[in-house]
Amino acid sequence: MSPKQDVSDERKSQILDAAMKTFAKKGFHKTRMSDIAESSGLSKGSLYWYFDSKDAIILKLIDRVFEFEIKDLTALLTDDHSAEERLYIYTQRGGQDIIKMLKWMPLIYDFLALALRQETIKKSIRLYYKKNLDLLVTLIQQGIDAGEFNPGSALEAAYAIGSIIEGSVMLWLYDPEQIDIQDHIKSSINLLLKGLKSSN
Amino acid sequence: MSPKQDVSDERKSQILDAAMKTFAKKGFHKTRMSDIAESSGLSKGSLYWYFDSKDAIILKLIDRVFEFEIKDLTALLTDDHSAEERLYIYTQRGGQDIIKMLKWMPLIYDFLALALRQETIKKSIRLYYKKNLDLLVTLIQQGIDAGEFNPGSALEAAYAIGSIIEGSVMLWLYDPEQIDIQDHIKSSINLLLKGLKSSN
DNA sequence: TATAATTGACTGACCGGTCAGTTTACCAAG
DNA sequence: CTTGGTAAACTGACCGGTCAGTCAATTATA
Repeated sequence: MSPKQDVSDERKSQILDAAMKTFAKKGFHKTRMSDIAESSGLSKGSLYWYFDSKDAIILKLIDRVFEFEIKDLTALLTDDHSAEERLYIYTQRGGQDIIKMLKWMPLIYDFLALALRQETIKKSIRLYYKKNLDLLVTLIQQGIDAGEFNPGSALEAAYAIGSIIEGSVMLWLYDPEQIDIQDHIKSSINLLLKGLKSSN
Repeated sequence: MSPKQDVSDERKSQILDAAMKTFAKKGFHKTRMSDIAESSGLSKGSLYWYFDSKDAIILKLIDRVFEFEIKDLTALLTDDHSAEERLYIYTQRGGQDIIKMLKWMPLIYDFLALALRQETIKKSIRLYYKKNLDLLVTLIQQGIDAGEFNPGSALEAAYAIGSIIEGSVMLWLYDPEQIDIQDHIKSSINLLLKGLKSSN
C-alpha cells in the first residue's frame, strides 16, 4: 500500500497548465523552469519530480493540444441534416473552437515550427489533419451520393475546405480586429459550395 | 575619404545568408553566434561589427523574407488575359514560390510565431498579407466588371482565394510527399471559380 | 600612417538540472 | 488516541556548462 494517496495526475496537469500559460506568453526559450514553478505554485524541484526535463513538458503539451476531440464531430456523419447544412455546422464549430483558442495560438505556432524540424511532432500534426480531412471526405461523399453535390473528387473538395479553414485562421490571426473569422469562413465556404452544386 | 572601399553591404548580406541557413536548420535558439560566424566565413567579432546583436540579425532577416516582391505580379493587373486566366497565373506563381521556399519554411514559422508576440513584426506580416489581398481584390473586381464573374463582394472572394493558398501551404508542409501543392491549389481554386461564375 | 576591418580568447550572467535535507500523509503497534 | 516508522512529496540553494557579447590586439587597405 502506498503511504500517501496519489496526487501525481493532479500535479502533472497543474504543471502543464502553468507551462501552457507561460509558454504562450513568452515562448519556449524565454520561459524559465522557475517561471513554470512559480506559476504552478510548486517548486522547481517538484517539476523534476513529475517531468524529466523541460523538453518532456513541451512534448506532453503538444500531445495535449493536438489531442483529437472528434467525438462530437463524428456525430455529424449520422444526423439527418443535408450534407450542406452539416458542412456549415462543421465549419462553424471549427470557427468557434479557433476563437476559443486565440490566446494559445502563439504556442500552437511554436509547435508548428518545432514540428517542421522534428519528425515525431510532425507525425502528430499530420494525424490531426488527416482525421479532420477524413471526416470531411466522408461528409462530402455523402453529399455526392445523395445527389446534393456534383460528382467529383470528394478528397479534392475536402482539401479545399480544409485549406479555407486553416488559411482563414492564418489571415485572421494577424488581424483579428479587422476580420470576423466566422463570417469569413462562411462566405468562403459558400462560394465553394456554389461550385460544388453548380450545374455547368 | 574613407581609406578603404566599403564592404559593409557585402558583409551584411554574407551574414544574413549564413544566419538564414542556420536559423532554418536549427531554429533561433539553438543557433549560436559562432555557428553563424563559421557559416559566413567571418569571425564572431565581425558579426558584432555589422550587427548590434543576435536579435538585430533576426529582425533584419524578417524584413528581408517578407519584403514584398510584387512587381511581376502587378503586371498581371494590366495584361490582356481574362480575369480567370490571370487568377490561375497568380495562384500558380504562388505555388511555385512556395515550393522554392520549402527549405525556409521552418524559419518562416519561427517568424510567424514570433510575430504573434511582437507587434512590430506582426505589422510587417499584416502588410504582406494586405498587399497580396489588395492585388487579388483588384483582379477579381476586374473580372466582375467585365461580367466574367458574378457580382458580389470582391473582398470576400479575395479572402477565400488567399485562405486557400495559405491553408494549402499549411496542409502541404506537414505532408509534402503526399500532396502536390500545385494540383491541390488549382483544383481548389477551380471549385471556387465555378462558384464565382455559376448562375444560381 | 591613419583608420577600417577583423580576430578569437575571454567574461560573466544565466539557467537547466541536481540533491541533501525537510515536510507530509498514512499506517501499525502500543 | 498517541507515537514512531516509512516512503512519497516537496524544497531551494547550489553546480557547472553554455553562450551572447566584449575588447585588446592585429591585419589589411588606401
